[in-house]
Amino acid sequence: MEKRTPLSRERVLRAAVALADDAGIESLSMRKLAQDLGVVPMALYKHVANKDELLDGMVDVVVGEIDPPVTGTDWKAAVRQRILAARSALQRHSWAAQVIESRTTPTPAVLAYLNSMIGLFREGGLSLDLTHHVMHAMGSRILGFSQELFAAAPAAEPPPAAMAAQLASAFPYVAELATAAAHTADSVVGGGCDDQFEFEFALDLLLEGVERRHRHGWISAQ
Amino acid sequence: MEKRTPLSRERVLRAAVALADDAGIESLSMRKLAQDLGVVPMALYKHVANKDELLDGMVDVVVGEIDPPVTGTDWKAAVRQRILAARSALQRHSWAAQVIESRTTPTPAVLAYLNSMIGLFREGGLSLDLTHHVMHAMGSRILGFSQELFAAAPAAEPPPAAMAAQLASAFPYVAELATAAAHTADSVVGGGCDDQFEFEFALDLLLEGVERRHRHGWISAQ
DNA sequence: ACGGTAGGGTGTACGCCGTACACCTGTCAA
DNA sequence: TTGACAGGTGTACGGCGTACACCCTACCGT
Repeated sequence: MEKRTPLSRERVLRAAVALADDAGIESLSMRKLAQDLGVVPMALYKHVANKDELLDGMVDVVVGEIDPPVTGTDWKAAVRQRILAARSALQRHSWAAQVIESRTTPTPAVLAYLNSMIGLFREGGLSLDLTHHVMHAMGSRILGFSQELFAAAPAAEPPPAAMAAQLASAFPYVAELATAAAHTADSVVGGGCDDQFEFEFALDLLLEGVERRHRHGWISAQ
Repeated sequence: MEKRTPLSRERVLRAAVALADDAGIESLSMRKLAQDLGVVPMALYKHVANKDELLDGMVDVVVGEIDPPVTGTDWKAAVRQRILAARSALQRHSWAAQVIESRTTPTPAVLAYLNSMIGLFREGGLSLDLTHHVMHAMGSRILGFSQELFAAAPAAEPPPAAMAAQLASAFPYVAELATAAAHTADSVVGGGCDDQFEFEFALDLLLEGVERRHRHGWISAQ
């Protein structure tokens, strides 16, 4: 009987991330996690206070994977690049966006990230006022994800033809848009949109508006 | 012993909405709901298939409260107004945004809403292409809520002064922004931002960008 | 008048969850 | 040697969603 390497907060968090990565966040429970670590459930509580703190720790792991900001460019390019870096970190952990949304208080690691993001705007010369509202306007996009309406199951199979026709006549605009999107996608069947394109489209829309306001010396009417 | 009015899907949904409204979504359970209705938990399952379907139904109730679109204005004003109508419906039910985010498939009522929103853009003359990307870009803002990063507990009391100073030096930009926001708010203590202002700021940023692209005949490079 | 059927409320039970609390055991400092 | 303490264990509690068998009542065609 070999002796296991002892638990540690570090090991617990990494195991939790791994479990969520390949079994999905919905099947991450203290009991399953303990089992993965070859340990009894209550052992975890010597390293994390409770499940909420575990989730906070997992977010910190993901945020820690975000590449640092680039230097030597204008603020807009720097912000754009950092946000895309965050996005790519989040995409390595499909559960992350959902978990981040569920947290109510930022951890220090997240605060540090936000701090550096605010810094990019401020050092780019944006007013405190404008920076403030921009941070709100970007919302979760700052962390690299957009809250799509109905993220839709990954492989939402199309409804049977009969019902599809009925839906199309009830919601003609939706149908028009959906079929157009399906045609331009790589495969006609995988009625998919190009997530990356949509994300950058929205991001650029926002950054462009911010830049215009900045150039025009925008001041909130508050 | 008087006889109760019998259950119905309608009555179940309304009771669920009422319960979530004043006890919070986290304390909405099939058991509590049944208790409110003076009935045994399993009775509910004769009217809703399971808890997910219950939540879908609750979303439909909220969506049903959104005022219809105004007519006789340009698309931008119509969209703006409808979105603000959605926002005011959502605000009457503080749990709604969170629940909507958690759904994976739109209900017919939501599809109808999205359909009419797409219609506003299309009838305003926007191309199918642009409309598509715009719908993505607006994301959940179309339904009247923005996913703020860390919605923060309603009354997040400030940290003790000692720690506040430490935080401020570790995250100077966050601190600068937070104190400025606290000062301009109605009350200095309630470190609040004007949610409505932030929402409209972001909404206008987006709509303005959309209008510019529309006027310039923007076509996706896809 | 009567048996059958079906809709809707009931009771019990299962397997999951997070975690409180008492306990044990090995390590190391004094 | 002792004793404190960090860390793993076992048991148990109260919650959850919901499967399944049951029963009661109202209504139907005969």
